[in-house]
Amino acid sequence: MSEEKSLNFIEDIIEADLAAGKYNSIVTRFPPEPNGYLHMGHATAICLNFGLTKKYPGYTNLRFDDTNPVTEDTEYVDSIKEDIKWLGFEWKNELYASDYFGDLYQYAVKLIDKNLAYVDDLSSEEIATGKGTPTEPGTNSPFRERSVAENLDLFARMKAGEFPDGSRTLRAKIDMAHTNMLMRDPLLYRIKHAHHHRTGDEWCIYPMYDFAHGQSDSIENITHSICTLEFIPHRELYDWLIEKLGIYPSHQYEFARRNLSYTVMSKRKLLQLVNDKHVNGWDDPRMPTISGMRRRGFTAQSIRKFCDTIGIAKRENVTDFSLLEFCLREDLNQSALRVMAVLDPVKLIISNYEDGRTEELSSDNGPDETTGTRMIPFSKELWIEREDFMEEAAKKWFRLAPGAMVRLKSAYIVRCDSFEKDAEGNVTEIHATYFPESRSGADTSGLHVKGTIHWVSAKEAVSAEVRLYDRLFKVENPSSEEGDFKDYINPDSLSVVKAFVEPSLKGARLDQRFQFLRKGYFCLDKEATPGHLIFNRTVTLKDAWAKEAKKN
RNA sequence: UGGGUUAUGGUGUAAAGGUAGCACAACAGAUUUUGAUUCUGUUUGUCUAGGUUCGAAUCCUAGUAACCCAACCA
Repeated sequence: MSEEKSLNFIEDIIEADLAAGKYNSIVTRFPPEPNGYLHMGHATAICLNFGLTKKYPGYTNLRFDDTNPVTEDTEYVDSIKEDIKWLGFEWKNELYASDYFGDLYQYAVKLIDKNLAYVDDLSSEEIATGKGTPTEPGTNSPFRERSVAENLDLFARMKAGEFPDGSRTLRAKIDMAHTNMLMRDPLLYRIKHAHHHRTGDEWCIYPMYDFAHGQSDSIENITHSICTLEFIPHRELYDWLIEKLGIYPSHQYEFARRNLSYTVMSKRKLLQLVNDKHVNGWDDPRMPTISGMRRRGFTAQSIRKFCDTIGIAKRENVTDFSLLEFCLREDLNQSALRVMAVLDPVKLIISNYEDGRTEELSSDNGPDETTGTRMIPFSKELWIEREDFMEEAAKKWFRLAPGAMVRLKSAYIVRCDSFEKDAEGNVTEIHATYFPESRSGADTSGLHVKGTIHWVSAKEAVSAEVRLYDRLFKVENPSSEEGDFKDYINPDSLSVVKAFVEPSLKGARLDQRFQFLRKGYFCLDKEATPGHLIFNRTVTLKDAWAKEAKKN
């Protein structure tokens, strides 16, 4: 029973902290900014933070980092909560950095009192110039030595709304020559006369990330504050502020963000794809957003498994999309109902089958006996997949060709006798004879065939729109290519076909997952209506024949 | 060219001085009424150069490469 899995470096730290008695239980948080939809990158952070407190005593908060009123909205708050729940996690407290605006203001006053912060009248450009460069020290602002009293007065008036946007800021007084650019008197507060999605017009000064995140962690007694690598330089400031403020010492730890091949994973880029209409919204099934993947048919289980499998570390990485697909197929293989659907239909006519006769045949719903069986109609005229027929059989071809025999899944063995073509050379119909004594489950024919193909009875077939998705980008890492990442969009990432599906699919529900036999895993799309079935292809099946065919 | 972070098969991740392991991918075979699943096997790796040690992915020295930092974004 003891599944031995080695610990990641954060678990190492936590176990050491727990063993040393530093904490009896831990508190983590997932801190999204509500300015966009969650994507696979967030899924890693969610699985990590919530997973840690499933494994160790403690809990995880959901905290919205809503300190920038101009980009944030409650629409995003709602979608984020929905996505986390769907992934299967529960937060202890739903909190907002904006809940702490009052505390944060008092912290700022405290810093001013200790002569560790000052009001600066410099413009944005002047401050940037004064910062220096990574190789040259910055210069002190002429306002750096204002008296505590003056700073207190000015900061109060900033809060009172006496000054326009951008006219003044509050800065920490640290060291303009520090080798860490972030320690060169970082901005703590800026003036923004903007409406906030929760505090409305109560505030016109808003704290910067660095004066909100660590303080919020501290207020919530977060023990392990986990973020991505690019925040490493912030840690020094994070610690400095906590120390000077004398508040609860949360600690920041950083891991490498996860990248996935053939897609992009930044809110900025995803927003561009949406705005430029390369996709149809944030939940387009081609998007690496949680909502897009959910609509595509991914299961929460498969995403959790994937995050668990790739683990966490501190090095640059691009994980193969095929690993995600593996986790997906592994889950779907167990849960998906087997059904038959023909995506590129061509007619198969069984010459020796009685006109007008319909037979109900039993077919398995799943990979084992537990999922039961259902009845499907069989008749003289069937739809079969165009690619299952070749005018001249290739090497190792197990499917239909003149003179060749195949089994029709759950039905009879047939032999192809002839076929017809139209003026353009397209095969229009295929004629075959069937062997009555070869019926599935009661086969006394003694015949053996290597191929089994799927089919749908033409008379009972239901037509459906099927959306076939492929990878969104043509290259593994669009962000690291020359030029604009959008130049590498795969123009064939979506193709829509008109298919014939077996009648049982008329009752398909949104929460069901199907395996269209030999074609892949599919799910009903939310745009489907009772009269118009729409299916999304979640992922194809592995296809050994496609590889074989490529070789020849 | 200042500071910081990271280097293990094609990819992701283990090995806390003691047999370089696991998964994906790839390849080969067996089973199969899904060319799926399942099962078996194979190929491929410690950034480089020195050093310490009986023994180094791990410790030391010197290099090299990649990424991050100069937003009133987070």
